[in-house]
Amino acid sequence: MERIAEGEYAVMEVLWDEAPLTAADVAARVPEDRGWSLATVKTMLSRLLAKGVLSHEEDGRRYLYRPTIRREDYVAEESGRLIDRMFGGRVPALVAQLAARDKLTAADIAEIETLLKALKS
Amino acid sequence: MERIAEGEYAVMEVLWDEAPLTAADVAARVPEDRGWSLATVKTMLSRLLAKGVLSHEEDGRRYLYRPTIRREDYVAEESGRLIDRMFGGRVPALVAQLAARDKLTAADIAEIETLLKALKS
DNA sequence: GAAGCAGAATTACACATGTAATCGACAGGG
DNA sequence: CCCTGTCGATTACATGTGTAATTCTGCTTC
Repeated sequence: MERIAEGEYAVMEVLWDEAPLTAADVAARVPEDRGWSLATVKTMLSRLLAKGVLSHEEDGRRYLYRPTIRREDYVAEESGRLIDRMFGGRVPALVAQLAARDKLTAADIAEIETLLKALKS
Repeated sequence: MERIAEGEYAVMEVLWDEAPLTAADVAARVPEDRGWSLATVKTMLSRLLAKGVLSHEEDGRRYLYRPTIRREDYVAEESGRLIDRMFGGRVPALVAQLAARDKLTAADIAEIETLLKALKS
């Protein structure tokens, strides 16, 4: 699967959330703080099309864009990449890292424990 | 903290493992499968110096390079970034993801549970 | 002392990415 | 029917990254 750049990812998020959408709709939904012009969003859309992670269908003289890949799949791939690179593929090492950095609240811990317990059954 | 590119990260790994080292030493220790020439490694070293994540001291007419940032710190930052971007900052969501993808072996689960139990004491 | 070698510094060049502006076609309002 | 606004397509341009080659400079060896 093609790599999706950071900025492009913001566009994908919009379309994973709601699709299909026109370029203008996507632009309207991209987080404000990006400060992107419509032109910029259109560039992103073209590049994502070129990467094959979006498809478009015609709607009059506009296009409606929609993702061709599932968010979970992409997220899984990216997480896997990071875990491989930074933790030698060892998930427990990642969790230990987070723990050492106080990134885990008591609620997080409880939630994860419940989750793991369910896995074992 | 400056962002470190994928390739540059490979150089950092070498120096986190053992420092200080000369450019030639780093080149010798970079994973074979990168297939990098010494020149490429030197470019990486300059860029990392420019980013401030390496420092060098003179040793005769060579340099000895060493990291100025700790591996744990960088890894923590990168993991945080990914968790924020892809899981809305929610660690349990990441774990659920991994679980759903069968990325957790029984041993992993046991290890994580032990880890979490220790945290609560 | 000249020539070559070993290091760093400088330069190169293609592709990715962020961030648009411009161009050409067409549809709808006056 | 023509003008203008709206689309997608094409082009632009700076910076980052992968991957070096070339140059400069000083030590070593004849």
